[in-house]
Amino acid sequence: MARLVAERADTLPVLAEVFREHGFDGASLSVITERTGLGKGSLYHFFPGGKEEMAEAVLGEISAWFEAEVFAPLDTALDPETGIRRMFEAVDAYFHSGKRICLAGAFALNDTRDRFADAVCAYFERWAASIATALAKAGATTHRAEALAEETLISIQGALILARAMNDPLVFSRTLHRLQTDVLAAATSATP
Amino acid sequence: MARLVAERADTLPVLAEVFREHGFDGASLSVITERTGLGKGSLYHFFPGGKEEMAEAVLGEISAWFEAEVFAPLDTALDPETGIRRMFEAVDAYFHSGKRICLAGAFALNDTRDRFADAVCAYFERWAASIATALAKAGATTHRAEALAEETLISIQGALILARAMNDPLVFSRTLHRLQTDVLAAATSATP
DNA sequence: GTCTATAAAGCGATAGAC
DNA sequence: GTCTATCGCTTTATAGAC
Repeated sequence: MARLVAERADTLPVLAEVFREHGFDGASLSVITERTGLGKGSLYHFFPGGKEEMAEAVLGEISAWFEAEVFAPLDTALDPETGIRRMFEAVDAYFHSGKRICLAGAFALNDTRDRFADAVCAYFERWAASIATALAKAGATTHRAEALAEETLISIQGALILARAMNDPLVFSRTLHRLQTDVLAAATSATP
Repeated sequence: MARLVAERADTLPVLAEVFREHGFDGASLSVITERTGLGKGSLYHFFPGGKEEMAEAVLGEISAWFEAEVFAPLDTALDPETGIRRMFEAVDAYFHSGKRICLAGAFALNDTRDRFADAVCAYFERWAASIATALAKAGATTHRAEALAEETLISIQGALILARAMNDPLVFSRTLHRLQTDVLAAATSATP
């Protein structure tokens, strides 16, 4: 059987999933060694700072993914509508249509936030700013663009919670659909 | 100095806060003994099932509070508008205007949910049903009432996440304000 | 790089004195 | 009821062989 983990970067998706499932405190090194297939020796070789450095690296990886797949397209798409459609597609795929949670959101809810406050805050601020940029480009007022961007992120995060709480991923799917309709309506109706 | 904790029921608000701050896994017995001022002997006397029973009791206490202060008024208020206004007042007070999180929502996000799935699911289902009941009583269609109830809970949960992530409780306050306007509009415009 | 062995501390839980 | 002492286990982290 082929090796699953060959280098540090290969561990990050696995670590991300472990932190998602168990939270920062619940993600013990024994779970991490089991899931990555790496011994503690290798883990501490890759992440001398231990669990905290692992989570930091995971958050960085997530930010980089969203930057490339969501934020940059929103900022640079020739027409905002394309960027917005692409965002909702990427978000649906990323959160596995409601079966996967947002790590930054989960970390935010308890004292784990304090360890990673900068990364968590930057993630949401960047996301909100890129949605607002696209809406403003479509002709919305700054105030309206920022408000709708915030409402969109709130609904995405809330839908992820409710989908898991009620064990019904459809809560997420229909929320995303509604949001896309609303945001696109704001983007097109505001077009000069 | 007066004793803070005299009986089992007195520990529940303290335990709730500890679980909110640290999550279930992060809430160690040493933190719990420190915050309640009770030794392990007393804690295990009150909660023979240990931490799991403590969290179960806390979730029960929270459900009872919402039942009395939010759900029942929504169900029984003579006019739905009164119940809805009362809900938003109670919710704003309960979550300390965005400085406090929802324990059921936080538990839902990782594998802690599996331990308390029934309580977490029942909490949100009951809440959604009572909002939908009030809206239906005001003349909204069942479909519209249920959709708006779900959207309201989603936005409340999402706003709690974003408020903490961006360290800005105003995110929660303005979301609650917007939701109240929307829900009241739906309740009054639908009135026969 | 990767492993095993081990250290030192903390964990949840129990026992028993008072 | 409440405490302290203690059990057995797990935790994070390190050391050192390979």
